[in-house]
Amino acid sequence: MDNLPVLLRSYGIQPTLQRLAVAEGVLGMDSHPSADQVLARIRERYPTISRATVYNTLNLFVKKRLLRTQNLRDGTVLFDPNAGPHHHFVDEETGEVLDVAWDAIRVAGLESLDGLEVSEFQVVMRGRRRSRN
Amino acid sequence: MDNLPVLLRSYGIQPTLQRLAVAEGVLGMDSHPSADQVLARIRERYPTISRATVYNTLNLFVKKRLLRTQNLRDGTVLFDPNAGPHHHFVDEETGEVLDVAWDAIRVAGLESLDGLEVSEFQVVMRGRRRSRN
DNA sequence: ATCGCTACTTAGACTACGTCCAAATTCGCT
DNA sequence: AGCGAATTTGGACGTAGTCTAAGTAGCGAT
Repeated sequence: MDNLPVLLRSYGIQPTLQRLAVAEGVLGMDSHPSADQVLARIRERYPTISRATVYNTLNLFVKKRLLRTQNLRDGTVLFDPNAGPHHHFVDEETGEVLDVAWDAIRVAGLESLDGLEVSEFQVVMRGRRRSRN
Repeated sequence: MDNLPVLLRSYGIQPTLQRLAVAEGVLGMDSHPSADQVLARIRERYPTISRATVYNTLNLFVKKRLLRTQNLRDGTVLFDPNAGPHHHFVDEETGEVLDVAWDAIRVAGLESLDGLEVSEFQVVMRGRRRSRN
């Protein structure tokens, strides 16, 4: 987290000032921002960065597998800084997205699907956050 | 399938000419069309129907639970005529969406999630269609 | 150091998807 | 027929995202 240039290089990404700003922004955000949320966050610190650059950079990060995209909100893509496999819970009231640990859920039966070769999967849940008591 | 007006009424939807056209279009389509795909389909038969009407009607159908929406494609909502619970498989090459029978997959562990009350869930898979042999 | 090539960034135009609005039409009811 | 409510409509609008063409910066070789 502290040495971003090294992190980027380890993913095959040439570190530039703008890319470091995007990395700093997206990795430090609470879980699952949209591109424009990332843009807004970054412009607090770097008000001159262009929208195209942020979009380009986020897409680059996805191609290089530093981020993943998730379709968990109507009509917009969310970026997921959590690279490893995990599931997702969507709060029905707020739309907020939470990670669910991979090992918390067991899924069986994927091998025996007729003509389908599954390369990845996740469980997508919707519901409400229970009030703690 | 043959008596659409009755079907719509049973979902609390006042049948109009336009709504019947939309129902006919969306229910007869191969699985998971986007709104604009539905619009294009319907205009083959009813070239004068307005885009706003198709969008309004699809949203009405969702509110009345005749259809569901699915976030399975980047940046656009897909409509799912299959009302019952099922899982989804997305072809990584084409983006095509296939239903997977609910009973084909077993999921365990949802009850014991810390602060989360799951009201619905599905497994979303990505991969390739295996060539039949 | 400077030349030249490639990579990166940028503003703004453009497209796609979806909603909103105000006017026109149709529907259901008396 | 006549009235109020529901529905439909075209077009304006908003938002998410891509594309383009030009400018800028980085880097290696001389």
